[in-house]
Amino acid sequence: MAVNDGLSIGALATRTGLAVSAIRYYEAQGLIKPWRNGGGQRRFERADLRRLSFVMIAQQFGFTLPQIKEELDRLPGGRTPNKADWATISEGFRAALDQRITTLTKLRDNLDGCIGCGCLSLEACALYNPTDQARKMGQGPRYLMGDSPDV
Amino acid sequence: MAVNDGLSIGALATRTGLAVSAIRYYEAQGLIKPWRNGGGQRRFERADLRRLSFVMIAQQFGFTLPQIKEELDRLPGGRTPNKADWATISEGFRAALDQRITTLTKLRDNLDGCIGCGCLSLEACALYNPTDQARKMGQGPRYLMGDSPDV
DNA sequence: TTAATCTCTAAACCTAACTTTAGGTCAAGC
DNA sequence: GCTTGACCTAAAGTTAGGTTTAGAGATTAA
Repeated sequence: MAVNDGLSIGALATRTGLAVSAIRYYEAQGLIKPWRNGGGQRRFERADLRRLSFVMIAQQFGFTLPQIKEELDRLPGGRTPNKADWATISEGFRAALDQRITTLTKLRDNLDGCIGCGCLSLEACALYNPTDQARKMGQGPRYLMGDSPDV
Repeated sequence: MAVNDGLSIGALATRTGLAVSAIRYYEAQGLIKPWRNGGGQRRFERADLRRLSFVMIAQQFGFTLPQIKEELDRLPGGRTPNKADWATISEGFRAALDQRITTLTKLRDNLDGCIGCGCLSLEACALYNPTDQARKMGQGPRYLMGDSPDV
């Protein structure tokens, strides 16, 4: 086997700790683009190890696969991404993380007020409709604790 | 209609902003236990408004329905829960939130170091296997950025 | 060269948290 | 008394992020 034949899917799985099926799934989602050898088997570049690790870290941060793909698509096309490229897209994490921490902290502070009064109730309760991106959009208005219009 | 006939599922949906189907689903999961009227239709107590709002808030905090049920099951059985009862189970939120904020903050601090070096790479990278409960357990070891055993 | 591995595709299956659909019943207003 | 809208159940469908299975072909080590 020549030096630069690339990595098999199994090798990639071993190196990343991902299941082979997961790697195929990521390819189907457009996160990685292996080429095929003469026998039709996938062959990967070493840079794909980094792409996959990026995927795994981003998932821990709560990003969805489409979001992660969007980030990865910003990597340079013609060449192997270098450290500076990775550093650049990592900074996107920073902003997202900051936002989540801020949101949760606000939520906690609100909760502290609520525990004091024990109400968890709309008029007085800041837990109403917190600006949390975690819940998916498009579900319509929600009135918490049933205190609107009356209880 | 007599004064204490209870609320219909539609009324509950309007008050909470939940879909009727969601409320039925929550009943199926044991989160609420309406009684039935003569015609077999569900009738709810006003306290169920609070239960449902609790469910919605807890979900924003990232709790699963079984976890939420566990909390709700700790409410007093024989009487309508009062403010003190709600305050007690709300305190469980506080601990969970604190934990999540701590985890995310750690993650962010690690990321800050990583952005500096641009590596996102295992040996030096604290992003490896952070103690984040968000990812479900039992998926085996994962080696991030493919830097182990070599790249 | 042959057996043991690895890999291939397509399709079905999985969980959580619901929604939608189908077919039928109940309640309320005129 | 009838019509309309709310409600009922059971089962199937939905999304994300995969895993599992089945049957067939490719690679590799001895």
